Amino acid sequence: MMETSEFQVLGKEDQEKLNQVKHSLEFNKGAVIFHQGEECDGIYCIRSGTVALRKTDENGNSVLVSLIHAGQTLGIRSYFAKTDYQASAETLTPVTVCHIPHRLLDELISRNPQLDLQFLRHISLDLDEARETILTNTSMPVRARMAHLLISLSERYGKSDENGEEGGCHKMVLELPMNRHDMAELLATRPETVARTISALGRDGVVQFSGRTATIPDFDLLCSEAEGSP
Amino acid sequence: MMETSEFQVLGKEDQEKLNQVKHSLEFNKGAVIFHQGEECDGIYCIRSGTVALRKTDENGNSVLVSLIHAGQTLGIRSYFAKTDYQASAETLTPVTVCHIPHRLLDELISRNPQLDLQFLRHISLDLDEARETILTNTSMPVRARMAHLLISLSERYGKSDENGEEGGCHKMVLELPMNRHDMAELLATRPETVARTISALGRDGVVQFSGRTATIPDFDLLCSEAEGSP
DNA sequence: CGGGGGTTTGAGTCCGTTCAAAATACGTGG
DNA sequence: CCACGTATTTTGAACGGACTCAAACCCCCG
Repeated sequence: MMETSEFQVLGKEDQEKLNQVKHSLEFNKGAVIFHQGEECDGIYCIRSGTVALRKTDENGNSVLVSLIHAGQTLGIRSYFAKTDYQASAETLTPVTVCHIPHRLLDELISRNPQLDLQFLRHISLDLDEARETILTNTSMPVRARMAHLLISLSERYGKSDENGEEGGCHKMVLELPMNRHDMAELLATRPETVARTISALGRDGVVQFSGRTATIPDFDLLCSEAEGSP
Repeated sequence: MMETSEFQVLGKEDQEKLNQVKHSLEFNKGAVIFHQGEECDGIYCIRSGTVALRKTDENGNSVLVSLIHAGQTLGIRSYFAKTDYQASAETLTPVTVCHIPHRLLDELISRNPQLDLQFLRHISLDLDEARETILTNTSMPVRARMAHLLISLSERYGKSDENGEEGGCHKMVLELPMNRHDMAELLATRPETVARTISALGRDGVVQFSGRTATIPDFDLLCSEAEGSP
């Protein structure tokens, strides 16, 4: 569950320094770690919980551009681009982060060239994810995008239920970490459409929803939904 | 027009080495510099011309995720993520690039820590652009997205026509570097919709199209179109 | 002049949106 | 523990922007 942290490449000394200077912060569900438009004050490593990156335009439209999970790092784009935060970070669950101030990070980087490569890899993967989103949002219908989302959430929030294994089909239960509105913003659609899609998936026996609990009787069936357009 | 190259931070020695080892390549319009799915063989610096990054899914749907212009660098995402190319690079105009092989780049980076920071900044800006695209594609109608595109293209391809300045409104002419199909892929829509939008903009006196030549009688008017949704 | 690709236009359809209302879940205080 | 007010979710009906399919058009080139 925990990804490898970028900071494993630090020297002993800096590791210790980091442990001394950094400070942990706790956030309740629904809190804002930083706001779009604010000046970047460093980066945040997520120890536990899930954070949503929300981007809003001047007309008030917004999308969730990405979900950030425990073990990942927040704010590195703004730090390296030397721009203000271009999105807000909102906690979807209770979250523990550790904040590494701008100044300290400058120091660490200057002493540990390896660190750059870690961040480069990280951002490169983020960039790929973002471009993938551009493609899927425009080339797949909402239903298939929803299937995609459920599959990716199941990797983190899913508990595979061993009871129903006889038929050879993987049963799975997962607790969604967000409400319908946020799902809509993640799927680039409206809450009403999310609700309709959910009930359609239920009717077709692909996923049974009850509040934020989703039951997937046959995981392979869900995967075939994720293909989408013929 | 020419952006600052990442390689300005190299030491004298490496600058020279780079000039010896790198080799220039010429491509005609419509050529493919690399294909999605191929192994990353280094990066490409664009000396002149414009390149389109096209991402395609298993069903054959595709989008132009980004335009890359002279002075920018191609393939750095794949290089640092250590993955295959996740998109194809297609020239929209005749293009001159210089190819820096994987091996050489490894060397340069190990000797020039400053180089990492250059790339980090570059990718960070790309990531921001991609997320911006996610937002605009879903929150703005095609007409406003088209206005956005024309505005950004006018910065590179536009010639401001000084004749009509009396009225205080900037007139502008620009030669589009792509056909309607590619515009459609850039705007995440279909060629037919592009054609319809073009004729609508013409009817409303915002932009006059004639083939690939677009005439903008009043640049401010075009900008107000880019706001879009009420 | 006769293809042939790219572009434009037309008509009909569909997916997703909008607006509106009903149903359900939720927290709070009595 | 229940009643109430509020927020979230679901459902319904109607609309609309963009898509699909298809035909006409245009322009360049052989």
